[in-house]
Formats: sequence, C-alpha cells, structure tokens
Amino acid sequence: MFSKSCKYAIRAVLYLAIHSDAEHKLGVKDVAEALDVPGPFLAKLLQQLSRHHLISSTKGPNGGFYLSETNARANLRGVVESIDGPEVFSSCILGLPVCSSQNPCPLHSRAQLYRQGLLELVEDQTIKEVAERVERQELKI
Amino acid sequence: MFSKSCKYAIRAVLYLAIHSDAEHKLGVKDVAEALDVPGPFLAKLLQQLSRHHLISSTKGPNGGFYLSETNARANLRGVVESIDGPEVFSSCILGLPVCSSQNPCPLHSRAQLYRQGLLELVEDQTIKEVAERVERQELKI
DNA sequence: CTATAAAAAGATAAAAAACTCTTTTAATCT
DNA sequence: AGATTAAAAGAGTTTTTTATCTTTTTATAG
Repeated sequence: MFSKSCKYAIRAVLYLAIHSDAEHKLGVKDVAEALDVPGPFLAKLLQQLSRHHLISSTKGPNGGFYLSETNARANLRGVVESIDGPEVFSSCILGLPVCSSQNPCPLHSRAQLYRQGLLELVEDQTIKEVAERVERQELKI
Repeated sequence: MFSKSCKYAIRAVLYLAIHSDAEHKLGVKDVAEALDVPGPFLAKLLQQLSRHHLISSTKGPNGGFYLSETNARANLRGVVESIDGPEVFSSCILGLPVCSSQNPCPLHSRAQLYRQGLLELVEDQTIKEVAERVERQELKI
C-alpha cells in the first residue's frame, strides 16, 4: 500500500513525536537505530519532511530533528502525501488514466469504500494523539 | 496499492471474461492492444495466471487465452494473490515484521477497516458479475 | 507427417525504488 | 574567529519492478 519510504517516514514521525521536542532534538542516527531502518536513507526522508514543514530541524551542535507543537497537532496525511504523493488517496485502483464517478472503472464505486477507510486511517487523529496512544499502550513502532 | 502487474492482470482477466470463452480464445496481442499494455509483459502475467488455473489457455493454431465457466465464477482475490502475493491483504500497513491484534502497530485497528474494504472489493462479486456490469454500463477497462 | 501458430520458458534490458557515500552549509560552543 | 557538530544537498550504487527479446514446446490444420 504505502511505499517503504512512506512507512519509514510515518514511523519516524511517531518516534519523534514521542522522543523529541524543541529542547530535545534527535540525530538521524538515533532515529534510524531505534527503528532499525537504513540511516542515510532515512536522512533523505527526514530532510524531505522538513522541507515540507511536517517536522522541524536545526543544524549544528545540539541540532537535529524534532516535532514542534504545531507539527504534532497535524495528522499523518501530510506525511504520506509528502512522500508518496497526494494521488495515493485518489488514483484509480486499476491504474486507468481517467476514472471518476462520471467515468468509473469497474471497481470504482467499491474502491471508494476502501479509499475512505484509508483516509480516515491517516486523517482522523493527530500525530500527537497517535503518539500518546503508543505510549499508553506501549505499542511497538 | 496493487502493483502495476496486478492492475494489468485484473484488467486482462476482465477483458477475457467479456471477449473470450472456450470457443473464442484470444492471443496475448489481442488483449495487450485492447488494454494498451506492453505485450510481452502481459504474456508473462497471463502465463502466471494460467499456471495458477485462474485463466485457461491452449497452445498452437487457434490457441490462446480464455476464461472457462469455472474461471469466471471465481472472484478477483485469487488473481490479486497470484500476482502480488497473499500478504497484500494481511501485511502490516507500517511494514512491521510482527503486527497482530495481540501485538498491534499504532495504526492496526484502523487499518483493519480499510483492509476489510479491500477484501470486499475483490471478494464479494465474481469475475463474471463484474464483467456483466462492465458490459451493461459500458465501462472502460 | 509437415508446416504453422501460439503459448511457455529463459535470458536480458531499462526504469524506478531503495539505499549509500561525499561534500557543502549552517548553527553552536569555546 | 575557529573548531565542531549535525543537517542539506548532490552524486553514486544496488535491488526490485517493469518491460523486451529469443528459443522451445505443443497443439492444430492441411
């Protein structure tokens, strides 16, 4: 469903939500090791998220990545769209160039249901909320 | 969501459901041109589906691919599983190696909803039914 | 039984995604 | 100001997915 990159990105954002803030920034290495994902690759993803203002970062000593309060109040949709592109939520499930309610593919109407589920998945709770749930229930990222 | 291969496969199966039967077999080229997908690549996919008995084929003059009555009474789940693997319907949405109701990832419970939608999409109608709808409503494949 | 048509199989090539390494830039601390 | 730290940026490399080409097998028709 989501690309590998996107999965890494979501997990990294949740990790930052739990373990970082403006006073406690984390280096790429910290996050990469904690999540067991390739460091230099994750760096690229975090840079991309940072450029899109979905996470925050500063350079230099004591620099690193972190989630600002504002970042944490957003939901995961932006993260997904930033990495996999906005079309993951709208593109035709059969890959047809044109597919809409007007001109639907054979699976269009049913695909809407699953699409809705997907949107709710990333939209109906903030990153902070997900992160708090992870802490409360001691979930693994 | 589905790989490109899988999208081609679904469309090809629907095309066969509409335009072929045991007496009217189609060559790879016919299908590839009708769907505007790369011929040799589609050939591989059709061979794979044939090996898994999801579509039928015969060699030689007047040979080709077609859907038997039995093939057409199945649903699309087998097609998807044959190409993209069965795990598309069960693997963790965050890519975690272990993720279950016992040991859920942060998005697990909500992901179930979308997963359910996906399964219904491919399971709750037969290929024949989808194909008939395509004909009735003149849908594009 | 021979020629032919079409799928099956195998081997190869191109494109995209995933991953790595090196250099540059910008903060901070002494 | 100079040294240092860590992100940003750029330039590769590897792996996987997508696509192509060639040869082999098998069924049919003449």
